[in-house]
Amino acid sequence: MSTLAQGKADLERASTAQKVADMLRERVLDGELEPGLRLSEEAIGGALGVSRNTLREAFRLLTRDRILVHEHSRGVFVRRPTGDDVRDLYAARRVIEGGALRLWNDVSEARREAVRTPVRQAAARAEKGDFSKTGSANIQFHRGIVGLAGSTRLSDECDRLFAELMLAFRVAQEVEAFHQTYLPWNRRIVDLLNDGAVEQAVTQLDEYFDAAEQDLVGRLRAE
Amino acid sequence: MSTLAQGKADLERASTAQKVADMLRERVLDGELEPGLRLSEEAIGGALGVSRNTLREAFRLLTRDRILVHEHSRGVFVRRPTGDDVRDLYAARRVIEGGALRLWNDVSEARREAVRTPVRQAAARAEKGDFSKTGSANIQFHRGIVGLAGSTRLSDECDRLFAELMLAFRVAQEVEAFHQTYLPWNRRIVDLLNDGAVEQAVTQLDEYFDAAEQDLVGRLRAE
DNA sequence: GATTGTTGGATTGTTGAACGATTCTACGAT
DNA sequence: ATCGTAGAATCGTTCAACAATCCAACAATC
Repeated sequence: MSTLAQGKADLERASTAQKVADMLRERVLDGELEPGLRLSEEAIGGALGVSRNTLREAFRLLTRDRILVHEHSRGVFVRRPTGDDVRDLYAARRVIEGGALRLWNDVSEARREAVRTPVRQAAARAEKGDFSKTGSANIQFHRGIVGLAGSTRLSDECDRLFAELMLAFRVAQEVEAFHQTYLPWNRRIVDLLNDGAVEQAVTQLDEYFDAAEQDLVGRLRAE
Repeated sequence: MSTLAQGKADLERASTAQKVADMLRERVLDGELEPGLRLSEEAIGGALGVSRNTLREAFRLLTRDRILVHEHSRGVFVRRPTGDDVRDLYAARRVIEGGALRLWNDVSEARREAVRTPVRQAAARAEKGDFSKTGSANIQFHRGIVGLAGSTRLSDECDRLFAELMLAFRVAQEVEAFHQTYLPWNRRIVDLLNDGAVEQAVTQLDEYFDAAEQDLVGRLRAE
């Protein structure tokens, strides 16, 4: 059954524009294509061997995900989040993740596990001095929180918010070190949740957001 | 200053694809183009006098807004929300609007007014027996609630959620009557907020969502 | 010297046509 | 009645072309 669903998903993923978009997204989030960079239709299209029209379709897809920004008659650029963008992002996260976290006692155990697991794994790795995946673990933790809501639309939107934040980290030159700082916070939140202190967990989360936002905005201002 | 910003906004809206998308969006939300309808590239492009490539770009914009759905090699269709879609939508709204409402005491008076005004106006019109704009008033009320968060990204996402719900109403053949039923609820929520009973207002909002979701899902099931 | 035209080159916006790939429809075979 | 197949319709993608727009460099003016 699972193999059938997988096969169907593969079949549906055929579009060239989609594949081009996926590749570009990876390049951007890896940092190969820096925020602010302009993506020339001719250059990229030539390098990837796709026509301008198809490439423009890929650009649209990434614009939807807020990874690229489109300026009329000027082209598309890798998004370069400003301080105001970061404030907007955290305002959204505060509402969404705070609201989702308050559902803790009403959701299935599986969904709660999706919150605990990333923190547990990151903690285990950190004990061994391995901080390589703390970044994605931190994101997985917050994805888990959003997942408590049980809405694919909400989770998808948050993926976009997270991607945008990754770009902000990059501008602030704080990709990995950033998440590392806030691992203890995640641990504390999980502990509070396990103790049934949901409102306290929400408060901790809010403080985390305050600190993270202030830190990030400060570094962006210095740029 | 405001006129300059306005002028800039006008200038930036030049794209043909954007204009086509705006026209189509209006047609869909007005009900001229029914949910489930397939939009032929050739037919629409011919009628509007734009090329297929440009039209496809417009389709992409509307797909981003969840007004259209794209099926590979089959074309684009006006979205036809299912019961599962409606559940997903309300799960998202519960988290977002509930989370935003809890900010009531921390936001500017202007933002609180944006919540009160639509209810006041709708109530005034209802007294005169005028129910013509209760639909948009209801949406304005909920837009105001989301606006409490102060995040344009969150507000934009909710506009997409609302547009999708409008399509669900249309499938359920409940465009205007629907909102009418829930006007008293909005009133009660505003009263509670004015009394400082924020948590009770959130509870009321949750009950509103429960009732609305159940009603809508029930009608969709009957289809 | 700084600001304001002007010009030419580069890039994007849009169109039209073309062809392979996919889906849909209708017809006929079993 | 079910299944398979041929043909029509439509989409996916590419290419080429031209108009519209932007940009950088240079000239003109104060």
